[in-house]
Amino acid sequence: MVSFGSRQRHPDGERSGIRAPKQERSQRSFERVLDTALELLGEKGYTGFALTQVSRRSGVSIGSIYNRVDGKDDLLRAAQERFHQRMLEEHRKLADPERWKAEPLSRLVPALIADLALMLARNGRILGAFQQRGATDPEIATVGKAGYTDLRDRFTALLLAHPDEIHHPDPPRAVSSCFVTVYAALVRALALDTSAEAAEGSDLSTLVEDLGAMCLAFLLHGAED
Amino acid sequence: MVSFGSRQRHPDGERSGIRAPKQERSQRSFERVLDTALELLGEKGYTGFALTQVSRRSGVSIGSIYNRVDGKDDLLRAAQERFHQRMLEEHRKLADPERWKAEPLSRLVPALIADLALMLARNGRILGAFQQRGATDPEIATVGKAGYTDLRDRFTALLLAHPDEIHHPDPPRAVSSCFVTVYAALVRALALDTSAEAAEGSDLSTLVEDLGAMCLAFLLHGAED
Amino acid sequence: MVSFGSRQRHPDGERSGIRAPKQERSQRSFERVLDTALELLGEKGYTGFALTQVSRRSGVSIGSIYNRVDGKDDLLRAAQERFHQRMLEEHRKLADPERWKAEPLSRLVPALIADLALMLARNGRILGAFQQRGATDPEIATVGKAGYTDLRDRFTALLLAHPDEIHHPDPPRAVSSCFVTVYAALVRALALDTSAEAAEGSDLSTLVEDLGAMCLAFLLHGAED
Amino acid sequence: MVSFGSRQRHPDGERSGIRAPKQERSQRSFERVLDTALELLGEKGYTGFALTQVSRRSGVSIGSIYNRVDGKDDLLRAAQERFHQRMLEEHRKLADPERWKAEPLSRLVPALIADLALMLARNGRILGAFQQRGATDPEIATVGKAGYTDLRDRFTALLLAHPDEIHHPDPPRAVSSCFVTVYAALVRALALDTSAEAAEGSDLSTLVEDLGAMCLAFLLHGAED
DNA sequence: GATGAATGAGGCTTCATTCAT
DNA sequence: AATGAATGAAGCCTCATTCAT
Repeated sequence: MVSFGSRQRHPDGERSGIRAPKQERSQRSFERVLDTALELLGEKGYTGFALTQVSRRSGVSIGSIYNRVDGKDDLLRAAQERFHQRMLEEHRKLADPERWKAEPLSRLVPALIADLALMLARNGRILGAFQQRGATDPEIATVGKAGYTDLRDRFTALLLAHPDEIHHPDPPRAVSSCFVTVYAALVRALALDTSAEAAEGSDLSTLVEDLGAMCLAFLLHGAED
Repeated sequence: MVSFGSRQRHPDGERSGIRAPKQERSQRSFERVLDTALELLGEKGYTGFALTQVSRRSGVSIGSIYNRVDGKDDLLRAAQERFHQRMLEEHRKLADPERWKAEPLSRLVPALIADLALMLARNGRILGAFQQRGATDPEIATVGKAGYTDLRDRFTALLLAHPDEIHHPDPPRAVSSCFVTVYAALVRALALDTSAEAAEGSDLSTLVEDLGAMCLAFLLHGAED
Repeated sequence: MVSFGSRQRHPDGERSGIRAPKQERSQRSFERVLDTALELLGEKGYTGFALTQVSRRSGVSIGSIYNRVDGKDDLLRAAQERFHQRMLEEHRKLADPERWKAEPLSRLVPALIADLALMLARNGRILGAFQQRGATDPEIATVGKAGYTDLRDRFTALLLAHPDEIHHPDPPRAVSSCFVTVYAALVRALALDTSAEAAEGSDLSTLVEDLGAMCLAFLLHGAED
Repeated sequence: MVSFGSRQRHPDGERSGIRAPKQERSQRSFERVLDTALELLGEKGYTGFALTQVSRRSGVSIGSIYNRVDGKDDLLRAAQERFHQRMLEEHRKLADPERWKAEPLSRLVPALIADLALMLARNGRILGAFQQRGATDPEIATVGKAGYTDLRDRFTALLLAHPDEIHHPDPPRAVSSCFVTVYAALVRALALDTSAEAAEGSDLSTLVEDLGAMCLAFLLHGAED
């Protein structure tokens, strides 16, 4: 398990990011805090995320939260770490080589994209909140990027397992560009879906389909003209 | 050209959107306010956008701002309108048919995408801020969507002017999906660029190139497998 | 006609209460201001009475208002004077001796009270606003009292015109107490009528009836026992 | 005795009326807040009642006030409840049956009115402030009415304990009208007393005397003629 | 350690008043 | 004179953070 300690900036103890939770009970109540924080982020986004709410909803006093964490920003970072662990697990399941190994690219790609869309639909709000915060807080940005990179690497690995089907001259790069594009398109579509902007006929399923086709066309036919 | 007046919903008085600035000096100072607002949105996103900041930085008193606008939300909408007009102009220049008419798809697509990237690099932060706000304020969302739609329509029109080069069975849909995807990928890449997350070798120019190739592959070879 | 000049505290001109309106047109527009002020007081009471509203609704600029008047308080005083004149007229009509001379006390008293109730129903909100303000502004209080006194004197004169029916040992005092009491009871009942508190069966007409009976009993049977 | 807790509408948390002050010190400082609020209401009426003033004068920070109360209106309601309890106590003392049982109507009525005048002199300003606010805030109106009703019921009960002395055909109604009238007349006279308007010889004691006589005449001689 | 009351900076808004045009 | 834009004091409210218990 990845330890929280990785966030501590002053290993000597004084003013480190998170104080180690010494007792069982306190350990659990702090986890409740982190879960509540993620819940709130998912419901209201970064704006509207307030410590008082976290305290009230988690049933843990503000003082106790401050005993574990250096303030709002730091709580956010701690919550992100918890979230990050969960996402790594999601990535593992999503991109499990066992699960996909039998599929040819033409089936793998669309199916993978569809699954990715589902996963993003589940976690998009929270990801969005962290990304928003990442614009200001570099630590958040770093962890966010690490999650993104992890997913990208798993995704590309799956595709690169079919080298003979890929006619693009630079498979790693092509596969990476596919991921970047698909991910961005899905995140945006899902975000708009949530907001009022949606409506229209900007069907998510149409997009998912076309993303698959686009990637396949790119991989199978390369960048020839 | 759409005038500011279009936002006034109750021209009879009492609580209209923007009050018309009758005097020239005032006209200019309110423009300074709007520009400052856009500046702040570009720098700090919607969070961190505060009337007090706008007032301080623009040198216009809070009271004066309230003489023109009904509050924070309304100021945002007014700023968005100004921005929207600018964007329409940018769109016109970017997708001017004259400029592109001689080009075959294979040169049009990459070049257009590159130009789009430049334009988004200039305006992405502000667009992001409005999009974030649009999640809550439907008026913002509507105008935001109008800008997006305008750009999409111009982009797709340019591509659809080459029907014989497009082998995809449903050209309008294909072309639209290309736009959706390219736009999302660029916005995301630029947003991350700005944030600390960037660095790495996640070359923007590589992405631009691949987006072009991907779209071409999709349009030229259709969705065959 | 009572002139506005009576309010001027510095007869030399400088900073007098109201500046004389020299021109026809300006005269009329200032009257519009005063009427608007009274309208607003009637609608929203003293709280919620704002110069900006008066300006907007009357169509006279804030600057022009300030040319005639020293500020909000002073505008209120000017409006009160206009209102005061109107009330004097109302009093004259209400307590016109011609109108009531044929009536015996037993019919005069109830009918007069009923008419008084009607008049207060028409003007109560504005009277209330001035009374509220009078708690702070002595000039307002003085004029308010003058109006009250005028009405009282007319009311009592009517009753005292029937000396032989009044058995109370001190008719002027008795008649005055009747007025004080009736006026207070009506004002209060009407005010509560307006507010949410009303409801119940605290019938206004019952009260009017009983006030009449009470006064009659008091006047006819004196303070014997 | 009715406890403060009766105002809490959502005991489950989120946005209840008053948050229970768990610690003793805090309990006391919140009481200081409420007393200061009543003080200010008594001095300046509802207009001029400002949270900033309450905070400054009570020495309790704005934030602390907000820890107990949901805002200005809610503070007012809390203060009213405190005041209401005090008034109920006053009513009990004023209209204690033990105290008055030996008196015939002819002594009871004037003495009761005189005592009522004293009580209103102590509390009139505050009552007036709440009544003003009650025009807008129904909760304030309800509690205000409850206090009024309590007093009326005690007052009328005392008088109705002398049925054989009352010759009015409808004793309950007559007695109620007496109360309504006396209360209104006293409140008004006291309010004017406070304001600058007073002066003159509008003797309060004269009024008190005549109110007594008036009621007696009404009750003893009924609405004959 | 845990608690939650207390604090106050900072944001939004209203409105009386001033003053350049 | 008339206009109405500009100003800023003053009020309300939120929420991160501190600290006595």
